[in-house]
Amino acid sequence: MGLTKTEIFTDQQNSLSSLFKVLAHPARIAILQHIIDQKACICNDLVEELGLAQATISQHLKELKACGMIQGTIEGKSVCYCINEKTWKQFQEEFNVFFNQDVGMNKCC
Amino acid sequence: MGLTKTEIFTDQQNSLSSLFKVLAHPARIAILQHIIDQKACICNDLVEELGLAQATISQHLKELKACGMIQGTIEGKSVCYCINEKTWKQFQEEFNVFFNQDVGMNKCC
DNA sequence: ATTTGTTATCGTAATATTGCAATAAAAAAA
DNA sequence: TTTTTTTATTGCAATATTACGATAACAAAT
Repeated sequence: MGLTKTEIFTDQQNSLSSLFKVLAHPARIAILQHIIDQKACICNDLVEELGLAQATISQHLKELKACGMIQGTIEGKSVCYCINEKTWKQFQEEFNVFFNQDVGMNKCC
Repeated sequence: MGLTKTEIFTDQQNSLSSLFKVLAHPARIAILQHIIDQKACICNDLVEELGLAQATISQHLKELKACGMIQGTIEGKSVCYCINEKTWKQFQEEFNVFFNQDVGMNKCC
């Protein structure tokens, strides 16, 4: 086993949990915060800033890029990464919908 | 390797990513949604509803309980689970702080 | 006291994730 | 062209997560 049974869940449940998974690692949170603070950054900045190997940072960037949370543009020999505002706000909305569900009036507890 | 280097990140980054991790599985999203819809539920309801083994459901419930997102009270031979409103709103606030960061004015892209 | 119904825990197998060294790729500089 | 700088990819090794059968634990009912 060890295989998540995605087929028994709704698309909404699968996609929402995938979004959460992208943010479920401190390095990716740190990368996002650094990009937000500096308004942009290149891979090597993060390697120095975070103290993880270049290959590791590159992998995390790839995941963040894959879900659309960041985007990169080639600038000479380096790649400038920044937040994709549109996707960011879209995700924010999805999380809000989830958290704004009415959780009051429990039958127990 | 395969060991996340939590020591190189801030407490805030580690705790935020842990929160996201709890929600990073479709079964746990489905469990929360069912509890919210029904205002409460017992483990066996979820076993039937979701089609996962009882041991699996019990494990997911344990994780949701460990982070404080749900709470359970013993009712006869079963346990009634419900949302912990206080923790729920606390988490909502943490996510909001994260997402409400100003992501505009990129230097590239 | 025994059975029944419900949940938790243990052990284990399978899959996923993380981290990094090595190396490839690609563009600017020399 | 060769070197330098920067990023991406590949190929492991280690750890974490997921799922579930078996079984324990516990309370209510018989």
